[in-house]
Amino acid sequence: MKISTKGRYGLRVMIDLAYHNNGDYISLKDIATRLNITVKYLEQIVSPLSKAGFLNSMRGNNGGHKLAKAPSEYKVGDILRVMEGNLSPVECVSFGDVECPMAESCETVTFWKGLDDVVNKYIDSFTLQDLIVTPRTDN
Amino acid sequence: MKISTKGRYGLRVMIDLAYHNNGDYISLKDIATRLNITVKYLEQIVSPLSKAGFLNSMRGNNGGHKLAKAPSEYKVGDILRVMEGNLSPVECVSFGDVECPMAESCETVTFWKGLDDVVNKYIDSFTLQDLIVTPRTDN
DNA sequence: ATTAAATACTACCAAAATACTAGGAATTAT
DNA sequence: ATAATTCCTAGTATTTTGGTAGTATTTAAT
Repeated sequence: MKISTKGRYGLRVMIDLAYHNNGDYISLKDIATRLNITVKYLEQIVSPLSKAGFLNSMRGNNGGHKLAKAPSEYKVGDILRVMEGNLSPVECVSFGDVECPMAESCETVTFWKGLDDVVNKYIDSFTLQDLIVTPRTDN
Repeated sequence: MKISTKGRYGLRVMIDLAYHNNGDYISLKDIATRLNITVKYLEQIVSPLSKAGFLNSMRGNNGGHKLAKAPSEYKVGDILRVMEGNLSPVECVSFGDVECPMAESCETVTFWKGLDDVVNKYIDSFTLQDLIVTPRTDN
């Protein structure tokens, strides 16, 4: 039941971009310095966020990334699902996948489905904006 | 955010024992047949449950395992926590561990803590009894 | 006592997932 | 041109997961 480092960093990157959300493109180099990870690793974290349309990205000199929408428009759940793939606690709960052949006689599937629901409901109840209103000491 | 097979099987074993909760000791051999896994692997699943005091176990001929309490006395959360170790979505949330050095300035820790809370609240809202009231086709 | 049936313990192992590292191509402003 | 940047793909070391296996120990039945 762990969130991977990709999920955690993905969220932190989005938070960082929300903090520095003036119209400019923010380079991975800057983010990397602030979050203390390498640019190369950051590239991999940013890639799915960019492909999901969450970021506007610009190559070349003075290029970088910026949020495609206002921080309040991003549900944290959307970000985590992009980074983690599927958050369902067990495979048989995943939507769109084939249903577990034992589902009929399986006592636990309803339970797991409910867990999936509370998790998604919780993470969807926060927006990026909610995470940056807290007073901070640095950055 | 996945529950491991150990967690899933652990829960299924407990459900199986709840179904066959006549005073007798149930052998792993029987459970293994019903759940379609090997006795050897079952041993490893049962071990932490037994050590946690959830089962009364008996060695030797006619030995086996049985629930130590009534099914309604087991919170599903207790079982999952024994099997999965710690269910907190990120390390810095774990109780008893050292706190993350960035906790002060970290916007996400409150969010993760909240996620941990809703997960634990949900899984603690079910007892083993709740999972076996569903009508079943087999066993 | 012997034996058969069971759990208990410990070690090992292979495959998959995770967390990175690395190289180079493409793009863009200056 | 050049420097700075993203984009794309591949590789790799480590950790975690999902088991297998061997042996010792315990117990009931004969």
